[in-house]
Amino acid sequence: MGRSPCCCHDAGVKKGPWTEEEDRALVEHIQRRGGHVGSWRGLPKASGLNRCGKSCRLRWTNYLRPDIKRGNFTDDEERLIISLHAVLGNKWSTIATQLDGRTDNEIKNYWNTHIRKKLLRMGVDPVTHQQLPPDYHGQFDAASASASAALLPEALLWAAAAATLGGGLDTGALMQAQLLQQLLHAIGSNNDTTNLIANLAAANAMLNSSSGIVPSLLLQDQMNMLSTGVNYLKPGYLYNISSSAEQDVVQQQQLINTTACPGTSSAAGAEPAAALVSRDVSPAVDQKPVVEFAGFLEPMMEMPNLCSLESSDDSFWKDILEDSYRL
DNA sequence: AAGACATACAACCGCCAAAGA
DNA sequence: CTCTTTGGCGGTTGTATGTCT
Repeated sequence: MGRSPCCCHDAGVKKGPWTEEEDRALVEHIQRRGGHVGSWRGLPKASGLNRCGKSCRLRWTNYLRPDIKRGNFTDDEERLIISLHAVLGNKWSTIATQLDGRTDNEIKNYWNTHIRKKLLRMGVDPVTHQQLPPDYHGQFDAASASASAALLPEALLWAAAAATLGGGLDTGALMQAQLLQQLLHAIGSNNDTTNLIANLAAANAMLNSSSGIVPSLLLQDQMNMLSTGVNYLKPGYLYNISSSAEQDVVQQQQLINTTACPGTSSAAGAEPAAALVSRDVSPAVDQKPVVEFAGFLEPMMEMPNLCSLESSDDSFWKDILEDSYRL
């Protein structure tokens, strides 16, 4: 039982950076075969390369493939990566299918070297996409912390819960919040790659079209506080992640500091201001982790799989959508 | 100028699942 | 069914380059 040792372990097989000659040999070999590799394992021998077949495949797919786009990631690409990562996790290959010309390796590297650090600076856990605890002692930038909660889908749920509890239990509103949670849950737990993307698109479209799900439940000043969060699942959301938007966050933070903590130094006011935002969003209850809201909603009602959203014979989701439009 | 440290990215490693014998 | 082979994936490492002191 088991696997045969990979050829990479063979003595004499070259490792390390590829030379131009090796690149040329690999490209010419694949081009001679009309772009079809056949067996990667047999490729090194056939092409005269003293490399492991696995190494050849990686070199081709991550670097030599003609349709690879080089250069810096755009803001749009960055936003897309973050939003896809929020629902897919570290499914880099799946994420890569949504970015033309980008490889999973490139996206993974970009995440680890750029986006991950940026999220940490903003007080967002890059793994869970949830707000880090206020006493987090990592690379946490308190000045951006107040906006981080509003960046997240969970923040929408929390806002919906707060509004619901504040205005009395409303089964319709609760169901909408539950639906929102179900959407996120279904997207996150669905193992089918193709449907995952479809589900994400469906969720985006749904939230984009039905601006009433959460916003209609909130007071205007709460809406202002949550405006960035409302954008989270909309096309073109996550503007706060880009560098220009980070400035907006800082400006917003400064406004909060000056209005909520007059006479307070910016250094001393940073943390309390962050707490103030949370309190404004959830006036009915003290700060509680979002997970408690998730528990409050459960057990969830049985709902059909989101993948059926586009099927013409399934009216369930259409009805839900229409209801949500009316709210 | 030089060493230390940080950053970016290519490449490697080990595991897993699918497919075929 | 079991076993083997293979490709693919995600995590990690190695190295070149840039920046700081």
